[in-house]
Amino acid sequence: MKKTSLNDIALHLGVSKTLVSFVLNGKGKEFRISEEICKKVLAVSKELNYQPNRIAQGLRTGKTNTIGLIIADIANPFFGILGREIEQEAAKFGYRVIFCSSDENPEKSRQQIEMLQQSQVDGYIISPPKDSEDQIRALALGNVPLVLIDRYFPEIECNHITVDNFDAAYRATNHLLRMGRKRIANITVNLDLVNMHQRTEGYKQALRDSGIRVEESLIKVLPFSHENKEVAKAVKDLVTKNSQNKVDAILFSTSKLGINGIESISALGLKIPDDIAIVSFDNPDAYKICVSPVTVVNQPLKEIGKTAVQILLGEIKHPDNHAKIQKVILKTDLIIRKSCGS
Amino acid sequence: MKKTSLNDIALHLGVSKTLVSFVLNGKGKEFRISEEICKKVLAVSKELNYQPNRIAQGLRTGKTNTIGLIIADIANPFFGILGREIEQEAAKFGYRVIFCSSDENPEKSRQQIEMLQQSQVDGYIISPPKDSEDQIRALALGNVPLVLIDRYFPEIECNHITVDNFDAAYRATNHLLRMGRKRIANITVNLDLVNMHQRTEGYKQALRDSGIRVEESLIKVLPFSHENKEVAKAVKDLVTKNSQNKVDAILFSTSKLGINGIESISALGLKIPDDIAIVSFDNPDAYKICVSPVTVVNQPLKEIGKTAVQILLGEIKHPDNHAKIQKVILKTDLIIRKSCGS
DNA sequence: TTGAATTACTAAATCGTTTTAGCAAAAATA
DNA sequence: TATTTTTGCTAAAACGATTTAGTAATTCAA
Repeated sequence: MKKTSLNDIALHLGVSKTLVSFVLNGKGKEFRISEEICKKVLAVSKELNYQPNRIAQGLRTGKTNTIGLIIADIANPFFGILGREIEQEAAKFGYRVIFCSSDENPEKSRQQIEMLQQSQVDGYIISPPKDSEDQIRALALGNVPLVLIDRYFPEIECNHITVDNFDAAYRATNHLLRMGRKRIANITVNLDLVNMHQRTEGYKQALRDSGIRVEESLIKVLPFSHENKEVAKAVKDLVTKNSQNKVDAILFSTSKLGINGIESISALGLKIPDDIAIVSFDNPDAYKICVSPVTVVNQPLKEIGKTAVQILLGEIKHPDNHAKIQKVILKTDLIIRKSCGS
Repeated sequence: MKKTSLNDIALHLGVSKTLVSFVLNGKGKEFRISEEICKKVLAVSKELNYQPNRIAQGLRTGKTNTIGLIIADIANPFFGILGREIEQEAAKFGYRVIFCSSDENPEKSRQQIEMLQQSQVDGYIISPPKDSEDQIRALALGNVPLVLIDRYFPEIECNHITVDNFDAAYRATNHLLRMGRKRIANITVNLDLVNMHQRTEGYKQALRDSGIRVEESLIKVLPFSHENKEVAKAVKDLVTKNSQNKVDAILFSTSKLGINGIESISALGLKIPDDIAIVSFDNPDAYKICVSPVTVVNQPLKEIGKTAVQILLGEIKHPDNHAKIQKVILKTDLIIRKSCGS
């Protein structure tokens, strides 16, 4: 029950495996293999159910037709949708994807990059965790194509696809202001990542442009591995009546924060949008069916994934493009629902 | 800038690559390589940043340390969480995972299985779509380990991990009955899959055991690729006042159905649980923050994933176990929230 | 009719490992 | 001292493909 190899077909027909290889790679014409033999090879290869050994091919050609993907957590629908799109677009061109969840942990991502290197992947799509600059720099200097998604490191010259986070947060905050909110908080994570940083900067700028002073105490920065409790604590500080930080609106920088936040707000017996208005980044199902459906900054996840694969494959196929770095910044859209009042 | 190979290290030290291979595989003792040389090899391998070429290893040893995963859709949090667990457990033992989303499409899954075969994966974890019996049977007869998850085909002898869907649906339905509901509907998909079939059977049995006649018109079976509209239509038929199918509770067999269902119910201006009670399979975030948090059948996703990997790796390491088929059926738990009244 | 060109193929090297078989020198034994 | 055993290592085959360089047989041109 061993798998059939090129050689098996060759022996079966009394020809060389060179010939078989030529024919099966569609190079029969090019190498002047007779029609007759071509047909026989094809027939026998079908008869013996020949499946090329991609590992052997990979060793010989140096191309594995595999790309390595590192994201924070495939269980998070944000990355799930992104991963799905990447898998799908890659499959279109005959590429497989090895998925890795880094949990925003640079040590894990280091190990994963090493593993992917050893696996001889043809390219990387990475959403790099904080403190992984060195790994990314090293990769970017190598000669294997690399595309960063969702975030990047400003000081590293490297392809990346992101959204205009500043603009998105600016518009989201502005929306809250237009809806009459005066005191707006921002709950966020990990300010060391550019994307999060830009969100908070956009929020601040919107306030300033409306002549509102930015109060640092209204910006709650939670550790990445935040528990429900921590969000609850932050929310509590921002919404309780006699807190001096009492606000009338919150901008959540991620949906994980937002979902936990809504839970906390409900638990405190407060109503959205009457007691507090909210806007959140990302657009999970949860926001469509909760008490008041949430106004969100929707990211073009499919486009991010698709573009990342296209740029990556472009570079894989034309390594000479390697010098041309592509920095793509996509637009988000603000989906207005009921969580900011009307 | 070429990668360093075993041979590079060998040349660098003036020894054979055989020796280098022995040392780096920790077989220095076994093959009586002198301490001194061992140290040098290790040092040079570190100095040249040697990374083993897993492709070459794979070709030589026939083991790629890679497992192939086929699920319906990685963007669906149900499979996202499952996939995450599988990735994590596999990584613990040095295995990589190639992810494939089949969209419940047997033609896609066929292609994906073929791709994974060519990639020489060491084992498969598959959530097989309907009409993929032949593919699965063929795989099961081969000598590459295989574990099915979430569903299986009763007529195919093969490892599988599922939950007790019959029991889960039975208990969920019973809960609705205990909460005083008299007329209970079931909205489901794809009855051809055992898991879905068992859910509906559990639902029916619970009704019968309570002396309630099963009405086929209250069981709505939607196509897999159901749109929001179709769910809306089913819901509408079940909840509108003068419909002869008017019910006071619905059991949703998947969370995708449930989420769409809740949206439809809200759109009709009805209140959960006052106008209609609901229970759903699966436990997405959405159910925690919606108008009335939803009572759910929670599946032990982490355990399913972990067990699947353990059984698979067990078989990979001890191919003699191949004959011993493992059928694991895990328990679900019913998480009671507010959607059934109190 | 000879030399060149074309046709239809094949041998062998190669990719980077692992692993079997074996070899020379030193040490131990008789 | 001669033989055996042990020590410390290496050569070479193998995995399954691709690809370069070539070759024998035929056809063509002059």
